[in-house]
Amino acid sequence: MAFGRRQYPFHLIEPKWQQAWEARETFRAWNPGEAVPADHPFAVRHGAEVAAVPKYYILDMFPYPSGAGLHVGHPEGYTATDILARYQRARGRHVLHPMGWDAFGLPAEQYAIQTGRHPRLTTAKNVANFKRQIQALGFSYDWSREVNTTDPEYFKWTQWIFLRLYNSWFNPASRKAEPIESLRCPADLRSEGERRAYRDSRRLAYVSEAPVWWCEELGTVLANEEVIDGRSERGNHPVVRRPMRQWMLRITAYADRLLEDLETIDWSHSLKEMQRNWIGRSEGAEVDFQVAGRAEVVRVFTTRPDTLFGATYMVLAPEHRLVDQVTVAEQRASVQAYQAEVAKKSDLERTELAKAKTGVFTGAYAINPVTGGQIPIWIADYVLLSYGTGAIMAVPGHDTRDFEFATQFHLPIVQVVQPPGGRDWRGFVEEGTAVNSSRADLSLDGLPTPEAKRVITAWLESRGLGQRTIHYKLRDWLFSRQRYWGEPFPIVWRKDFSGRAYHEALPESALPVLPPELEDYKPTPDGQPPLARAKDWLHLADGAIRETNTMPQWAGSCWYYLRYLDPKNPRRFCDPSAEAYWMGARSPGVATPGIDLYVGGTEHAVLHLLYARFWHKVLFDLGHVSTPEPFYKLVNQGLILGEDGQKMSKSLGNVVNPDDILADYGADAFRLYEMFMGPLEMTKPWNTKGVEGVYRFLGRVWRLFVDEAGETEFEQNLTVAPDRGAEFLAQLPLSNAVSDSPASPAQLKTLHACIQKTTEDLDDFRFNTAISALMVFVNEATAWELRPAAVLRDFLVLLQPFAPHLAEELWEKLRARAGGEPCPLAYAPWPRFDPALLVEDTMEIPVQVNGKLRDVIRAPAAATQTELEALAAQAEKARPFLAGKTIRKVVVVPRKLVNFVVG
RNA sequence: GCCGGUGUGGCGAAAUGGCAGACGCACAGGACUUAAAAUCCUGGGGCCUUUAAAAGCCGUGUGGGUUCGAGUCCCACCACCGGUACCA
Repeated sequence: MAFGRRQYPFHLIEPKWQQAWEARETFRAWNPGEAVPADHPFAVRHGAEVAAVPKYYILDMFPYPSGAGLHVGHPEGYTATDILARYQRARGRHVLHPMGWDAFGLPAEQYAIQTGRHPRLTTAKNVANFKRQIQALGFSYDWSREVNTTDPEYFKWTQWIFLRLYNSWFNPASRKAEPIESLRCPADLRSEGERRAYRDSRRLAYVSEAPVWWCEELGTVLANEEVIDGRSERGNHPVVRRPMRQWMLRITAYADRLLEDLETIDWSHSLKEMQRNWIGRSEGAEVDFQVAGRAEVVRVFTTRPDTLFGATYMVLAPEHRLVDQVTVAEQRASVQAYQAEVAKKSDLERTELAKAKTGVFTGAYAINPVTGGQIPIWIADYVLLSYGTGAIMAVPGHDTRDFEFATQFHLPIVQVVQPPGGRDWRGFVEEGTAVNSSRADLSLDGLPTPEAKRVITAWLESRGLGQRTIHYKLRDWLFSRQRYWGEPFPIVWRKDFSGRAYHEALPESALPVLPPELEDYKPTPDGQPPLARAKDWLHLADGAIRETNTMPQWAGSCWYYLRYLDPKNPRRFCDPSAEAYWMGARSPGVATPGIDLYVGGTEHAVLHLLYARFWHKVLFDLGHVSTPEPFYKLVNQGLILGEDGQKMSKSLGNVVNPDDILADYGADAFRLYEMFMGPLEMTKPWNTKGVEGVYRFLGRVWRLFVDEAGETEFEQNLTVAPDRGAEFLAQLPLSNAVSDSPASPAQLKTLHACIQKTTEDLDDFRFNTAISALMVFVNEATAWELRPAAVLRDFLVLLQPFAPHLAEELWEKLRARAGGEPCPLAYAPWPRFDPALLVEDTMEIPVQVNGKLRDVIRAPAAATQTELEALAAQAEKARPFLAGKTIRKVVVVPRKLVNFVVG
């Protein structure tokens, strides 16, 4: 070991209690209707009526069990939730605190391609390692509810939920998902094929041809988030865009509800803002511009229809379908050259900012529908085909990009908005007052921007020239991957009599659809996903062919928090009564529905957290869950940096391995340190010296109860065999200082100040200051010659959430001394603090002169303003500053301070 | 650029508008020890005067403001971190 003797025998205490908790199922949570054994501590405290106890569902983001093992960042959030789980248990709540594995994913599959080792085996090995590491930290998880997304009994229900999406459509009238049977096909669709195509085009899960990132080297497509600067995150290989037939989920139908319901949930401002930005709702109008002298009409989207009078030119995305039609002969060559140039650019180059704008004139003109003037039509790559209509009306007077472009190509710039306060109108993009915006039948002049928008939109609508429109940045969710290690789709393909392929859902009885066993996990030579290699699996007896794509890793994490509620149910994804109890619809004394607290990193801000909200809303619409949102309160833990203040990474060699810390200091010290570092949500650097500090604190707690037994015994505790640990611990005597004498007023004050501070801090998730309150208690109690057992007992209840192993061990010793049956500390009620004990007879009152501290006086707590002022005027050190001065004013705040204002 | 967050000792940090730096690390001195480790006790924001005690002045990123009183509230900036970006 890197240092001397152990502070206390944590190496014996921690395994002892971890084994005891597991053997006794101490942290098992019970569903309503389940029979709780009468001797289980839950039944001892609450009785057998589970449904009568208020629930507390506290959830961690379950980890992907990577081969690298646990990182110190994982236990940060897990420790915070465990402390709160234990705290709420002590407060009398029925706590659900589960853990599981998000185990589908690319690393195991890549490893399989290289070694031929089945991903299932790699995954099982990694899960076992993660579980060992997590269990060594003494978290109060109910392991009987463990889930694993790669378990067929689990992904059977992932596939089942996919079928719910597949078999539903979004009814814009009710703003809800409804069964596809309720969708009425238009009467003019005669053939069954037409009706099927109509239904398929409305499903929440549908097929489309979309460009995706394809990595030749890895032989697979990658999600956007797996591509960094045009290369694969794993292996740094080049990737290309390539259109492929894909399954999509219609998340855009829920854009408004996903946005609106953010108001109903308690998440950080910044996280909500990230989701808002990702959804990117913008309100505006679509306006039609007639191409001069031609039949074509160009439709644009604008958020500022009020500036229509200032539209002096128009820009199409280079790929816009009308470009070829409108371009005049003499401009054709330069337009095509520009298109070719843009096509060569990577997405990265094209979005590179701070570059001069480029573009080419098509030679065509459009007619501004309000001014009647002809405006030139340009193409430029600053207009994106993928947003809005792929075309804009350019208002260079009041749009930064249009202004830059117009300046560069000498296009006219006119003013149509008057800024407030005499600011320069050129490039003014905010709201103001409309000017120069009138014609015979329409006047916007003098109207504030919002009003002008309404008037012009109504005018356009009345003439059929445009309409109010809302656009979103959010795109439908690309839901298929060409991989092996993921959930197969419960879908088959058939051909109709005309030879056209169509898809069809497998019946529920066919679930789970298992992936086939393969020798080779690579895609087929002709680019088909690896599942296509399994010819037997691929073809059904009736001639149907299975879908060979698999679901993305996000699928399993979209609903795992629901499976925890009823993880072994073979008939349903979750029993409705369990769902109603734990999600709060039918739980007593619970104000918030849903999950009471969800803790995890920010990296999932717009992926997992958006996807899961979407699935939950679909399940809600279809009547499978009782709340519209899953995660009512969410906290992001901050990043833990290396000791050098840099992000931990293998290449920097600053990664801290939890196993090493546990071996040297034990789990309690590790937990305590992770919480003592600073506020949970803050980014903060690791410092192993800091672990030693909290470790010393735990040693002081130990010595509060157990005398230093001399060298011999401590030598022994280094060498005692682990299987004799409990025996060794049992014979260590309690200190003689632990007494039955009644607590003195000062001792009670110390205890109750600690109760008050830890309680208030835990209610607000301020773990670091709660721990410092525990330290203050121990610092004071160390000086006590007699330590009343009743005071120490309450202290252990406060310590238990943070350092459960040590607290349980000392609790057992105290109980044994009192001759009582040892009951687990984990279920001991949280102490109530008595404000009466904290009342002071006299208080220290600062005396200020002109706001500067000059003295501190001792005054009765009940002193009146007049009395305080009189006492303060006599304060020795303050008097010199008052001598010979006129006192203009005296500020007296009873119990706080006295301030003399002198001239 | 836009959005969000954060700036306090050598370090991690703490402070309902009311004694800035609780608690911890590191450091220094002392006790115990043959010695060390561990433990226990004591001291640590800076400047300045003094043998010392004590006092005084300055101090929460910068500049203003409100207030009897500002780390905390308001205005304008600066730096760093995270997210996002030609989204019309």
